[in-house]
Amino acid sequence: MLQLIRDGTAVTRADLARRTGLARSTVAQRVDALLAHKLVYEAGGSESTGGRPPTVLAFNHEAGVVLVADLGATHSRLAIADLASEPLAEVTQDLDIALGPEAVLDWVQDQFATLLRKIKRSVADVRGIGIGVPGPVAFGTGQPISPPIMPGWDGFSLPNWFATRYDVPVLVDNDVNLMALGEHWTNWRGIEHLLFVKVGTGIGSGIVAGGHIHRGAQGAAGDIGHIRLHQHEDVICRCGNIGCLEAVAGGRALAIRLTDAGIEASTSRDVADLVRAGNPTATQMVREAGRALGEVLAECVNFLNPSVIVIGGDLGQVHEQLLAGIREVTFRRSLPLATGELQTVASQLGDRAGVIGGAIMLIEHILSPAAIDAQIQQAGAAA
Amino acid sequence: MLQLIRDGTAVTRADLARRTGLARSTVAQRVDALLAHKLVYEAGGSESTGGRPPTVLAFNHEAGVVLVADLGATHSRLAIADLASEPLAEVTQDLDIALGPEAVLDWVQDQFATLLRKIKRSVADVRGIGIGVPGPVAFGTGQPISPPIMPGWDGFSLPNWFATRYDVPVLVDNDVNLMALGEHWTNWRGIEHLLFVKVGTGIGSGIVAGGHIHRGAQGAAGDIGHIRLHQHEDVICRCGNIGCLEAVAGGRALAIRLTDAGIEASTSRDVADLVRAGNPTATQMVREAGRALGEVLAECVNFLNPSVIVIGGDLGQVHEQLLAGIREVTFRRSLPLATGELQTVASQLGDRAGVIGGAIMLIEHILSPAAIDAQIQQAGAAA
DNA sequence: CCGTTTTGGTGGGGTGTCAAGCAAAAGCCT
DNA sequence: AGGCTTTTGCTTGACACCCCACCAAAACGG
Repeated sequence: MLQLIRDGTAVTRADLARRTGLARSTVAQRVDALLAHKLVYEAGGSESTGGRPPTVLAFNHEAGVVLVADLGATHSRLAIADLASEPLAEVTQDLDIALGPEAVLDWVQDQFATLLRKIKRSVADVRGIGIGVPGPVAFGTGQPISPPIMPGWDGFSLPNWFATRYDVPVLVDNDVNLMALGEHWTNWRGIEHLLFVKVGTGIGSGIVAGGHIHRGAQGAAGDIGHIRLHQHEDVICRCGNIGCLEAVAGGRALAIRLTDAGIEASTSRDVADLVRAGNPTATQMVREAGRALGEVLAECVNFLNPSVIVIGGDLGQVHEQLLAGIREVTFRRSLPLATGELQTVASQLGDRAGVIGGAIMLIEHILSPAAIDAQIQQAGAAA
Repeated sequence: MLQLIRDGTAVTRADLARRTGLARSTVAQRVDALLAHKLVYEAGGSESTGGRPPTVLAFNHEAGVVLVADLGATHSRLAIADLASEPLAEVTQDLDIALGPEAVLDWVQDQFATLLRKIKRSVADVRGIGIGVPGPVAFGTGQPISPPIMPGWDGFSLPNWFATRYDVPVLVDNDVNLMALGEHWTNWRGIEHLLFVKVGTGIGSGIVAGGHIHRGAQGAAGDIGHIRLHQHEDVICRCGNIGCLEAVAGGRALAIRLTDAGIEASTSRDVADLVRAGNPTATQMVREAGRALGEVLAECVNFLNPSVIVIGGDLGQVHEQLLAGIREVTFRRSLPLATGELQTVASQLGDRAGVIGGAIMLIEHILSPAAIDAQIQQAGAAA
């Protein structure tokens, strides 16, 4: 209940009373409960303003840790984060998700244990597990649904798999949704509507509408990679259609075209590296990809009317070129009203957006007012 | 609080206790408060199931009325509805919204008074006013924002205008949003994500995401009329761009093309009439418009992943032809996952969707738990 | 006609919140 | 330095709300 106040911007007991409108005595009682649960601690007094100096309360971000895995198509990143979503330990590795759930999750579980030892925390400190996967997910049950690039994962229940190893909540979501959540929570908290676009090997987007992730009916929302572009009827996409955005502006497509032009590149990161190194062909190509992306985003802006567009993913890291192309086309093709207040920016979390978003998803779940109430109830009943 | 239970599916005091999990005594107390406020009434007993027969409670939809105006570009519809959003009296008239707010609202106010007399209700029975306008609206303040087809309305505060005449809440929204709300609440209550598409003179859409209307940052969400189509580079839209959906598949565009072909038609309703009369050229044209619309909707489906698409507006009334074209293209261009459970249907409320949606918007506002609490508090304080 | 069942209504007990008052810890003034 | 003021933290009694238990009423069934 008072949890959010403590997370964010306040404060001391008296401040809490003023902000919430509750009586000071009530606040004191609630704070005591949180102190007893070690969710907050007293961080010493601060300077007085003429009277008794207040006791500053601080959220105890060391009260537990969350395990997060951002599983990509060919590359994965694991992290342990504290309750402030600050990564305490990380590991990344090339890993083909097509190996199937058992093989991948065995490795994940192994690495989690290693990371826990590294930061000298025990399994008892783990408060939850968050997994991001590169495909649609039924969020309620934590099962991937018909993911095109994850053979063997369809309908596999990740919470069930982890249930035998940890007794904590397990949340699974699409990786782009997690990135969107991470950026939104970290840098755009007050913004209601945000669109996060990941430009990596493929292209996908995560939608924040009304302050919450919009997942759609089948968890397939945000799939903009296969929207058809104009004047690209010659490009055939792996989905079978022609002129798809992903087949024109995706990292894989760019790498192939660079290779055709005699420049070695096989992944989206290679393309990004070439741009960073100043390769003119790659730079030109990324800028052109930005224009293609801009055409699609213009439609999304008209449709969704967000306040902010955040560009991330491997190619989002080379933001100058991509953003220039996007802004150029978006402003030309969208309605003035929708673009008037629109900001188009690069991801600030970079390649850690996924794991940070995963941590946030879990922390928000664990520290929701309802969950806190349940914890306190439970402890009270036990005593 | 128990309000929704009464609105929807329950019932009797004992049922309420079972459904809410509250004690029977608590339920009785709350019901008494609602009875005192005449928001519910006892509708006599029903048959017993072996014991004392229960007293059936019913929502008193005659406890007040709401005034609703669905202002179109050239045509307006006013209605008075009871608290079940059932229209009690209606009037429609051709009215150019470009006459400006004072002229239009004077007429609206005049008609409201006439309708009230007609159903023998007084101003004291009015619980709220809902207005739908054909353009973006800042919902919080009830002001149209830069509406392209409403000269003189930009920033005009409708709540302020009505405040001198009625002392009730005044809510203003985009007309398509109201239609979407009406269809959602009436026929698709349990559905979380719905897309309503109005095909009339122009083309617009209303988004229901997570059960609520998504208005976007500037109230401009759902504007799909100016998304660019493929292979229509020859068409110039009034917005200045080329190949806009509205310029290809909108009612005005079809009317112009029919006229060019020697068939008299000036409005979208003329086109719909021709189709209903079996005119082959018009039928063919509407079906082709459906295909164009399908191209755009395929992208929207991929992006938003709704469960239902509802087609309304003047041309939505001739649904067979339009739907056939839409379904044909949507299923071809969207991802299988997103279309697997997707239903595409015609509006069931027809041209009354706007006023019914407006009534629902108001009723939901007036009968929200918070509002009910406030009413009871207020009455308690007065006594 | 009496027990059973289901419902509606009433009173006692418990929990949580509010309001008021008191103690503590500073700053400020003389 | 000492008293006053201010601000904060904490305790106590009162009130409101909700639950539990009991009782009355109204039907059905044997």
